[in-house]
Amino acid sequence: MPELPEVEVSRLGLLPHLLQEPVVDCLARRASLRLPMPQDLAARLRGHRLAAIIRRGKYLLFHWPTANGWLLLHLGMSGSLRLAPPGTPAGRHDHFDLCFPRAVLRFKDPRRFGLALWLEGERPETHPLLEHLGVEPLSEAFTANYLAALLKGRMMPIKPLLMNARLIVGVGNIYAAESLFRAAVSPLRPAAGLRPQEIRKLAPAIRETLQEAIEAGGSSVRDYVHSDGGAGSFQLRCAVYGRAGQTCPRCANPIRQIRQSGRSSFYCPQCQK
DNA sequence: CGTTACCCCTGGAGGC
DNA sequence: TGCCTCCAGGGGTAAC
Repeated sequence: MPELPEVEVSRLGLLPHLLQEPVVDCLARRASLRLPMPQDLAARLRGHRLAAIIRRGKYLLFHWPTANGWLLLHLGMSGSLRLAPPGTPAGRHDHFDLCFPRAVLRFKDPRRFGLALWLEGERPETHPLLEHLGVEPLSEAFTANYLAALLKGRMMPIKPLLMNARLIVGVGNIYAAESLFRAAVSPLRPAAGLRPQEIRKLAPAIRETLQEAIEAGGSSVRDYVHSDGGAGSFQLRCAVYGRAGQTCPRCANPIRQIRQSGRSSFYCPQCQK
């Protein structure tokens, strides 16, 4: 569910409410999600003020320098964060609460593919889950030349390659499809076969697709909820994702759905070569 | 090393 | 209404 834009929108939504607020309590309602959840965070964090929330790929990192560590969250396929008034009863899939004086940060994740981990120390980027992550597509480092270097020698189709977090972070199934449509490149093309001109088009297409989704407040197909509890924005309409059989917004021919690396891909065979 | 298959889990949609 | 099958935004690991 959440790709980079949704995670970033959650982060931006939480910041003004939680920054510099002291932790009042912390509650893990189950032993583990994808990995065991920290059960001792209340004792560790109580009274400490949240100093920062940063994003790396689809991960969120909450920093408490005075407690010498970071809380690492990943929303998996179905995770969401919201702020609720203190005392709000928890639902069936509300697995984790971080309580502040005026709000409870609540982590809901029906499928439980997400995770919450405590990372001790000052260098979370050295954690095994983070140390092999690829380039941030919204950073200045992500240029057409950099993308060209990533594609070099790789026979894998371009679409699953874009979703490989060891190469580029944050691009999931929706935004890989939408970026390729914007760049007019077929998801089936072997990565190494893209021409320089196409790579020069694809790199900004990825950046713009993600940036516009962030500005639209994150897209939502099914159950995304804004971090402030409001309904997820549907402002960003997909051109191809989830639109099998419907008309291409550019040429009006039908959108085709195929399967790549176990995931659905959507594209316009007319516009994307 | 590159690439694929499978697994974790719940819930919604659609067929019968 | 119920029961069944399939599908879903992620990503780690094992296997080829």
